Amino acid sequence: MRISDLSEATGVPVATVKYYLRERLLHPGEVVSRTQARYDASHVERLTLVRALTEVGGLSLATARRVLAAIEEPDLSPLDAMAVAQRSLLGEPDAPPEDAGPSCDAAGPPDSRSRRFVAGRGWQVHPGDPVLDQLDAAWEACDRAGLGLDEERMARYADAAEQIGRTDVESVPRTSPQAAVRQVVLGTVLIDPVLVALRRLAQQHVAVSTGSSSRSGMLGP
Amino acid sequence: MRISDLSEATGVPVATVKYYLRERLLHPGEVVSRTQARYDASHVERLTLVRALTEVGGLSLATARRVLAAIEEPDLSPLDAMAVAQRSLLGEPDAPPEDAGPSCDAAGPPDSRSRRFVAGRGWQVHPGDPVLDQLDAAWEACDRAGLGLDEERMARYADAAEQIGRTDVESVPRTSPQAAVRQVVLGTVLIDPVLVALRRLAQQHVAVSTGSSSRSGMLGP
DNA sequence: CAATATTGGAGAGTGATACTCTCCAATGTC
DNA sequence: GACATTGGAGAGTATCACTCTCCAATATTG
Repeated sequence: MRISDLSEATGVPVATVKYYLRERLLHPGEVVSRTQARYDASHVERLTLVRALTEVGGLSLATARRVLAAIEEPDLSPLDAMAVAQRSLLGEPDAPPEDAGPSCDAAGPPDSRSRRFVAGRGWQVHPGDPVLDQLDAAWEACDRAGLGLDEERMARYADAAEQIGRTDVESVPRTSPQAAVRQVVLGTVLIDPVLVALRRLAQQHVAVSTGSSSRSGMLGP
Repeated sequence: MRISDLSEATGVPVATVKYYLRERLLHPGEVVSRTQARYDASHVERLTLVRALTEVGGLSLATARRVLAAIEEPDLSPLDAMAVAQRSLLGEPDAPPEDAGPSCDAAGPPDSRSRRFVAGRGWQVHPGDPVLDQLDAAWEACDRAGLGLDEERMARYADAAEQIGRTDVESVPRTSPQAAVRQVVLGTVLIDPVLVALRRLAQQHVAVSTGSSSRSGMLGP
């Protein structure tokens, strides 16, 4: 398989494939001569994955590279892989510039609303986990925006999240560790957009079926 | 309140405030003289909101502008506002370049897996809604990536999403239409990161408490 | 009232990201 | 043997979100 075939098989322009090769998002093909390298199914798969992570998952190329590296790491338990994936994802959405929070003195606040909330639910998570900081930031942003996101509503969301988390974990294949890691990492990234879409649709359904609309129906598409 | 006070009150640099004014993300202050304009609480609020939408919600400035416009639209029912918000959000995450799908012939596929799935659940959503296309794209990406996202797993996610959607809709204030629209639109954008974080934490909790780890514990933070 | 600071406005510059284009000689293909 | 393709590298492009520089016209302060 030549580079043009690879391009055709995936729908990614040749120039972009070359760029990905340069940026080490795609492993080099087997060099046949100075002007030819052979690509195979592994390249097609990888390329598809890169596009899925960036286009659907919304990751930057740098983040996608980290996530792919986590998948290919050979000696990693699924739990560790999940940690790596979650950490990789946090590298990019925002560089929290410690703006208005009066509690951000030390590098890691030992106690915060999120930590208390999570502990109160009996969830066992690492107290130093950056996801907790992310939750703090998001929760505070909701407060500042005037959304009434109180503990009760949070608890309902957490119930739903727990259900989702259970489904996530249950669907991890127990065949090979490799497959498990793959599922965990990709599931973390690629299922998010699915859940976001489902939430939007559920909102519509609930709003329509309970007659919350004050006057008109949906706007035409 | 001068521009420097506004800057100080929000933590946003003066140059950036000027930029937002130029880009119409912030309404102009009351002009007092040729070199002075007065800003008030509404500017502080708006600026805070812009930062929340972009930093926490991950929106581009263009999308944030559309979302804010939806909030300020006076004659809009909450349902319509939700539609506007959802539509605004779709403008940017990906410009679906109709790559590998063999089913993308007409502009809007009249029937798709997502549409069938949603219909099968009895959810009432507009069949032309772009969120359905988003769901199709995300679902297909999961398939291509080899995640076994079958209908059963989807059904569980949909159950959780319905719970979330119910909570969303229930928490819409019934006081003024303005407040309702605000809650709906901001809730759509700002609660997403909260849910993502909760999902990550729930995954960890479930994984730890069911002992899915094969060897080691969590990596240190 | 004079020295100094700040403002609005506009334009240009910056750095990051993700490509896309151009060239080239070496090779492959018909 | 003519023509197309390839790998490799560099440079160019477009978008985004700022950030910087300038300026003369005010404001503020001593």
